Amino acid sequence: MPRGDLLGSLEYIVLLALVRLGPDAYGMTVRREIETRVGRNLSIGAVYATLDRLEAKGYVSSIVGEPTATRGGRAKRHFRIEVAGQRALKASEDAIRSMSAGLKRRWENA
Amino acid sequence: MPRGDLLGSLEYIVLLALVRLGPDAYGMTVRREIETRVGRNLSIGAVYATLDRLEAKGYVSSIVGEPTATRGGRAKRHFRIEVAGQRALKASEDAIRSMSAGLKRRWENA
DNA sequence: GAATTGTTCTACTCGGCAGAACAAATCGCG
DNA sequence: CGCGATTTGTTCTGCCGAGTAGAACAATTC
Repeated sequence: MPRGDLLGSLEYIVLLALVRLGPDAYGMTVRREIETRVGRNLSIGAVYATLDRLEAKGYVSSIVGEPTATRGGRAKRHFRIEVAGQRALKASEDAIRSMSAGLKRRWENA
Repeated sequence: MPRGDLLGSLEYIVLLALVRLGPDAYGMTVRREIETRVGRNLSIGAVYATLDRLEAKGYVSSIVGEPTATRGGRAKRHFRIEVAGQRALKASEDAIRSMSAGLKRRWENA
């Protein structure tokens, strides 16, 4: 087990997507959200793998909903960020913030 | 080769440490900087592994300097962030920013 | 049965981690 | 004043978890 335990980069992005999507968060929408926002096209397998890992850590939870009455509208597995996940998210944010604090100066002229 | 190619989480932190340390950046100082700033104790192996990977990608470069006349002051391997590395850093920053833009609201009450 | 929306499975590579081993310099004691 | 002890620094070994792509599978409506 790692010591500091920060989030992986995809884990981080996925958690943010969950916050952003709220109740509409499930595999496909998470993927779409990231692709359109970040401009990064990732495989659906990567998304679910990450989601599963986050769930195993207790950072997110999932429940399967009811099928919808639209063509192909099968039951979705909805994901929600848990308290532990929010803590992890903040921890990673803080780590980044503390490393980049007061760097603008050195940063611009290069 | 991955499509979007964002940085790993440690890669990100290490690059920031390089910017922060400037000419004083080498294995031991990078480690110390991260440990004190982020409060995460990581092994020296992890640091060098990351640094080597970043160098292989052309994101950083390294040169070995002269030994110093202090006890145990053997030659250091200095690391410097390259232009490609700065681009990668900005790209990751942007990815995070675009995902977290306008999230404060939803964020606080949970 | 065809098309559509969504999830799971398979197989692989790369990133992250710890700690020991190794290397090169100075210090200190006889 | 020489050679082992100490200090600073890097490389090596081995492992496990994260990330990736794409095919397979499932369930629903047209």
